[in-house]
Amino acid sequence: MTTTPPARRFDPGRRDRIIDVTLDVVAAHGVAGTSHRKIAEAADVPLGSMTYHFAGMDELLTLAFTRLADRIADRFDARLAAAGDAEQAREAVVTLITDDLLGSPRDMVLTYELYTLAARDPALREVTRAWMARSRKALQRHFDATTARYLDALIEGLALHSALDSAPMSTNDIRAAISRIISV
Amino acid sequence: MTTTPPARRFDPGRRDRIIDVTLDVVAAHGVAGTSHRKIAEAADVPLGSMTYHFAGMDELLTLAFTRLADRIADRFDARLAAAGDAEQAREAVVTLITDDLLGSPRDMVLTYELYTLAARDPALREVTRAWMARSRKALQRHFDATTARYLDALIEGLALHSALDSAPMSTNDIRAAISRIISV
Amino acid sequence: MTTTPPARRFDPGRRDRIIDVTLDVVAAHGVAGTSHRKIAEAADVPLGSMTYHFAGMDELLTLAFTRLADRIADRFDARLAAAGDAEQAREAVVTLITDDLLGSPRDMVLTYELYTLAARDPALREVTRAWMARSRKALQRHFDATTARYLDALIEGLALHSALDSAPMSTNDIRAAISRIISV
Amino acid sequence: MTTTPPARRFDPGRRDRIIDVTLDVVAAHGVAGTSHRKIAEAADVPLGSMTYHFAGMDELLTLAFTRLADRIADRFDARLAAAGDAEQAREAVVTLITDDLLGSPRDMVLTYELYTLAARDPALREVTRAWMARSRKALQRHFDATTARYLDALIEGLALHSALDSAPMSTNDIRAAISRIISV
DNA sequence: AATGAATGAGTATTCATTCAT
DNA sequence: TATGAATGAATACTCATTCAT
Repeated sequence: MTTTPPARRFDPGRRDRIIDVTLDVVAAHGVAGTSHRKIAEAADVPLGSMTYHFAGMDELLTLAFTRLADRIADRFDARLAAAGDAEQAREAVVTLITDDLLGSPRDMVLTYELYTLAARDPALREVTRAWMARSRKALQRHFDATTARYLDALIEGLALHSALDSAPMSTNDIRAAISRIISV
Repeated sequence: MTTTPPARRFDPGRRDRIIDVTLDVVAAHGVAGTSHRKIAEAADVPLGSMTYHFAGMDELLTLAFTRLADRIADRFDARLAAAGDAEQAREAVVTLITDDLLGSPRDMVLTYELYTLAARDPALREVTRAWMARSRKALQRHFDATTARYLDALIEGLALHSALDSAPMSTNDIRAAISRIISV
Repeated sequence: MTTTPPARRFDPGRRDRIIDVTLDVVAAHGVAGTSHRKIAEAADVPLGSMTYHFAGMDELLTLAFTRLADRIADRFDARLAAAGDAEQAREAVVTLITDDLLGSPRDMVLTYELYTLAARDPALREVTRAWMARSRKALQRHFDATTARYLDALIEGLALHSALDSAPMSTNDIRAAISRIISV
Repeated sequence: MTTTPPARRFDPGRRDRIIDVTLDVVAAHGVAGTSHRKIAEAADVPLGSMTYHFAGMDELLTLAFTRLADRIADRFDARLAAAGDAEQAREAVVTLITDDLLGSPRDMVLTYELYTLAARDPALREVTRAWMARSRKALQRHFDATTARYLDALIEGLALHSALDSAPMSTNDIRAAISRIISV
């Protein structure tokens, strides 16, 4: 029998770590299966620490999904910022779907969890709204506002159908679909 | 002393009713907030009846979401079957998005709940897969297979972005986006 | 190591027992210190049984205090019913205070717990109201309505001051105070 | 990044303020619902300050209720000191009940919370004992010791029954009841 | 001298499932 | 065949108190 190590710990960044770990737990068990207990265990933090740092599960989920949205939007932005012309932009979008979105089942799952919450909770709908606004703004580096909006929707649909259908669409199909939307 | 009213023993269609009511409960509380108790109460059925009729929550959800997908796919199919030519078909798709999908927040919410489950559970991914196959087949009454697939994805994206963004897209925008995808 | 006895028990009257035991726990720890856990343990009942039988602590306390009030009112009633004339009635009241009220510290404590709750919660104020109505009705067997009301208040005050003051009033003092109120 | 406003370090009278605020919290939530956290928040004081200034909740409650009793007794005293003769004293007592006691539901609630604690805790019973001694002493300005004691009990009973019964007694009834007790 | 962060024990309540009837 | 009562595990959350700073 070993004695429990002295529980009191100097642990800066704990709050931050909890937020990150929350996404791991949601990715693994879904929002439906997420609990303070599971998060606390995964973050190696006492259970009481959870409600000390966060008002409740809602606040925690909002913080966590905000972080998810920011991270994905950053990458989205970076890809498009790196594109030099319209054709490179189109390729950036293709890569974005095939590599970034479809390439990370974890983010995919988390994204749908977020959408499900957002469909019900205005606080989380604000997260999706801000995210979509950033996406469109990034697309407007290369496309007009209308096209950006259509394209943003198409990207969403292509990713979703590739994820939940039997087989993902081919890169060529994705490129072709996108070409149809962005060609005047 | 009043006695409890005799629980109804003769209750044909109980199983069916439970399945329907399950969607109501999920719509109201989310999968995360759905429980045997809530469903039993909403269906006016004894709690013990739940595990008597269904192996568990998973089975029940699968049955319920299958029913949801069938119902929405039926409507989708009917709209496109009624279209006489390509232009009518395009309008059918527009109406489908603006009226059927965006017009029913309940179905919207349920759909995303389903997607979230499907992203994790193969049994439910089979439900979304079959649904998408039906959609594409319906679209193929009027469009070639490739276009049907692109269009199906676009429909999804347009509905989702209209639902989770700040404001829904205008009917004209939806029509314009669709036109881009279906025009050769 | 002995194994836990098979938990499932045939236990009719369990609901009743819980209500009774609740008063014991309140008497011992105060409403402030009363919890489902303590009651469950005292009643030898699993914790889950508490919220199975009662909607919440409020319902349980209301049931328990209703029972307390009924029991004390019964005794009150019996004492006065047994009195043959006005003088016997006066003596009955004296005995009631010295023996019944002051003689049972447990009931005294419980009574004040009830008053404290009733001062805040209308549901429990209804309990005190009904109790007081019964007391006055019992007194009206021997005294006019006005006297009954004054006397009822005096009884309360004498009991309370005897309980919370340094020393209880003497029986003679109690008799003398009562005599002043009931003498025309 | 906004920084938390600097907690006020210079805060004379903090201890005093905490004691006063404690009564507010007890009035609002009952002793059962009172916690260091709620008091600290209401007093705008860091939580750690609570156990720094006071040994525990018991000490804090004793201090707070002592203050309550003193305040009510002061008013009681003042009313009777202002009365010039026996008749004015009687009227003072009537006013005391109708205006001071029944006129302040907050004090009423707090008084019963105190009684409930006093019924169990000797430290708080000393508070009620001293309070009652002061009341009787004030009454003895105008009435003999025996009458003062009876009258004190009657006042208590009249206030309590007016508060917890369906309707408060009329001023005339209160005056009549008092007259019976003080008339030789 | 004072406090913000921390924690383990405790709170009410909900739950899926079991099983005697 | 069907169910109401039951229960232990789990849930989110609150709490008084401790203590490094």
